Amino acid sequence: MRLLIAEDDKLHRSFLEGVSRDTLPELDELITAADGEDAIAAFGASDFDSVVLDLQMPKVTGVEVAKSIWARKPHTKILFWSNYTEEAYIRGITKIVPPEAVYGYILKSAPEEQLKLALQGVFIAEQCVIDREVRSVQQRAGDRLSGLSELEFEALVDLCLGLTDKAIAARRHVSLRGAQSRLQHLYQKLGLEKGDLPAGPWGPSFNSRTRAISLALSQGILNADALRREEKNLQDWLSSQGE
Amino acid sequence: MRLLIAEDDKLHRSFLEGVSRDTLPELDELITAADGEDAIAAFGASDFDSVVLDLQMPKVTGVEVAKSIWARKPHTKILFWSNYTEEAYIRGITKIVPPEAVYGYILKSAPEEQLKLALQGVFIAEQCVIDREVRSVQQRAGDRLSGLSELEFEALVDLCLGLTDKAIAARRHVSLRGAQSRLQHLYQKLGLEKGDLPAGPWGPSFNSRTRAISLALSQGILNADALRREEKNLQDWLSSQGE
DNA sequence: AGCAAATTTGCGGAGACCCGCAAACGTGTT
DNA sequence: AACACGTTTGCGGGTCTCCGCAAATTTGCT
Repeated sequence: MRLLIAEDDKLHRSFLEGVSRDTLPELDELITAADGEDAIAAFGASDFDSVVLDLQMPKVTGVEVAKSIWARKPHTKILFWSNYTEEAYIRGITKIVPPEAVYGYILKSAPEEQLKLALQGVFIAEQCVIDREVRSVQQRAGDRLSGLSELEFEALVDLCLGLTDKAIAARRHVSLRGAQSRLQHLYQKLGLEKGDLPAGPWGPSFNSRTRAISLALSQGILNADALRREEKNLQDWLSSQGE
Repeated sequence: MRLLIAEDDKLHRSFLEGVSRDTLPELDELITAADGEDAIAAFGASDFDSVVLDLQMPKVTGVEVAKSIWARKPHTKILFWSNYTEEAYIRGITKIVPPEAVYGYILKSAPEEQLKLALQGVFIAEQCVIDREVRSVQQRAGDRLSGLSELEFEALVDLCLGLTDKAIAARRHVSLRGAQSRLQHLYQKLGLEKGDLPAGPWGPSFNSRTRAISLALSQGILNADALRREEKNLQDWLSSQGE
């Protein structure tokens, strides 16, 4: 068994390394990487069947690392080890996990015992181990009523990137009104009712467009990291339009 | 010497505790807290002259803890120990540090040696120890040209909370046009030039209002935590208006 | 005091946005 | 086929936003 660990925080990395050595008797080799780029490079340089990924890393996100890994070897077992249950990450993961892959998702705040169980569960027993909290977010995202549909999520991303209605329409290949329609549905789902706030004598308190961003951020549906990532996609699209 | 350590991450907390014991020979007592609330409670319950604070903590931010501490005992020595150099935090700190206080700011990514020096520097030698990276952000924020003025920063906060121009005007006691003017200056400072992006044939790509938020987030001027905090202030103000 | 820079304000118009109403679709279910 | 549900689209009007121009005001510094 050959294990790759990618984690930027020094302490967490060495802690994880120690626990892995104690918990996985069949361990033949263990390599660590301090950021996403290194992780991808290391994975290409050697032959791993198991990987532990922190999600929040400099340069390249854990999600992107996973995508690159699974694209090359879909049967690689991956355990995600992260601080938060950001919906953006969870969405990203469930979208890229291949059907045959074994993976797990555990929080750093979990007790050491749970980490050990997850390591053994995913890498030895080959079962999917998903933290309870993460699971609940995952379900909520999949639920049509409380969660956002994929289309609405796209709209949210574009909105947060600062695009205009027209630009959203162009990017997603719908009419102007279509884009606006998606936005309206989004507003509703986020809990942005028109008469929600008792507008004072100085008019309505909230601008729907910006308030939506605020709500999405505070609800953890998006975060600054996810935005930076999407910004890249946007730039790619923009330059492809310029041709 | 009596030291209080506030840090939510288990590993970092025990690591910091160990280093402190090794580095500070005059240490009489050491108490740890796992979140902001606990930290404030602990500080009230005993008598500390030195505090180490993580900035990103559940419930109550390190900045708020510092505010509460300095409000009671302005001569308390505080060392901030954080992951990032978020401008929002740095702004918050420089705004609340009393003239007589000794404090330091060091990053978690710094080598252990630097942490030791910072501990000794702040708590024993009573000098201000500010990490080089942090210092540069601090200066940029204070600079009138590249940084945002206090007024523009306020506007940014209101903008990110989702307020309308009218609401911003009311909240900040200026005319509607005044609020808009602040926003325009803000747009400029953030690098949002009108012809910046070669608007495609489908019109201007960016909505200034939302694009400004996007830029502020990706530049780390604001973060989700800061927003959640400001949201509280906003709610207070809103309810005070209702009366 | 005196000057320069920053900030605020009014006016006004072009454009963007929000959204109710109503009519097509598409997909999957019964 | 008939039906429900989600999504898309056009239209139209009311509102909000953006911003150039110009003048009044405040602030900071010498």
